[in-house]
Amino acid sequence: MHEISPFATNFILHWGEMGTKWGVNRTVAQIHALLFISEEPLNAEEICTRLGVARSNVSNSLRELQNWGIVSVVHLSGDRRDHFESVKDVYELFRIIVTERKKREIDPTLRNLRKSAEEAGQTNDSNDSYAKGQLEELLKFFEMISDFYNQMDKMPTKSAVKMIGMGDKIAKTLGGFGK
Amino acid sequence: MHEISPFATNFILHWGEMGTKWGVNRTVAQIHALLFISEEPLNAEEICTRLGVARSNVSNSLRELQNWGIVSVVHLSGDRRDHFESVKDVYELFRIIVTERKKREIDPTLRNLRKSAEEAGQTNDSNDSYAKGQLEELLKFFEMISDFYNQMDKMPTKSAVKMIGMGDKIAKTLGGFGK
DNA sequence: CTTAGATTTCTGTAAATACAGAAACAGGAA
DNA sequence: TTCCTGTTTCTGTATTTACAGAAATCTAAG
Repeated sequence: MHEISPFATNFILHWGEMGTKWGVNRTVAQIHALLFISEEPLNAEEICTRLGVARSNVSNSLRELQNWGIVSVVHLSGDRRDHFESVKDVYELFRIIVTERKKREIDPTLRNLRKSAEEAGQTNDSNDSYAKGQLEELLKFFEMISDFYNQMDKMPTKSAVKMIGMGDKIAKTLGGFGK
Repeated sequence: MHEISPFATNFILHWGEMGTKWGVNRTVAQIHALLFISEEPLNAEEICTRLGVARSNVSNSLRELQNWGIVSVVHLSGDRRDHFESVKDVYELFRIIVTERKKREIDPTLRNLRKSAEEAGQTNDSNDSYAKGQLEELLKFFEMISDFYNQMDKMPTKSAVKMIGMGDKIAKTLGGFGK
């Protein structure tokens, strides 16, 4: 096992900072960064010493990463300890994260808006009509986004990448029709 | 001015909760929700009483919403007070939020990865090669995402919507080529 | 069954964030 | 100028979140 080189340290610290903006805590993001750039799986103790955080913190953070589905346990022959490794393919990683974020950040609102829409359908208080209209628009939008995510998820990675990479071409084609 | 109906209250509270998951604080999200479903612009005092939060909190939250670019000040004739209104079109709202989030959540990492890539290019320590490769992959990916966002931003809203709505069709077309 | 290694859960503290209320600061009208 | 109305900034407190270290639990080997 070798020391962490400066550029790796820089990356780990930066990823940790950004993690907080992405809704995961610093340690969780740092551990993920470390595993992502590490060729071999690491055990918890190694992660502790390399990042200088408490054992318990590492344990909890690893669990969270496993819940996200981007880190998994592996066992090395002749070693009782759990070792951890990250999903290494960037696209796969992205796909998992997007799906998970949809689950946490979109789906609850979708459910809530659907419920609201139902309830709003019952009463017919005219001075709420504007609010109702807005919520309907929002609901339609969230349905659309949700469908889009689901499509992306079904696509083979390569296609999804192609689609994203071809954003400009598609835009041009569609642009002809758009207002 | 009328009372807030139950479904509106429900929406405002829910939006506030979700806000925390989206990286904005509860009050900020609640105010935005209120303005979004309100037909007329509201002044700060009204927002206070409707949401039951402190005046200062409203003031700061409104500033944040203005920084995001999704709320703006308007003046009503014969009233000295500032009134606030939200962007009302859902798609426009989405576009602004996405652009802003890119600025905060993607661009810093893009810059950092570029810098790292440069520095990593200098040294040629062979036992870092794996880490370097991973960072290169990550950089390529972030560049791609960034380009995609930029394309979306240049597209007229209708085209962007169409593209998202047509996710499945495009997927099918591309699917033929994908692995 | 016991022991050593490994992991998780518990408990208290520190740090960050959100927030209310008060004070300070406009800027128009008289 | 001096009020008055409206807005922002400041200050302290409460809440939440992150985290270390200790205790408890688990597991496999002997």
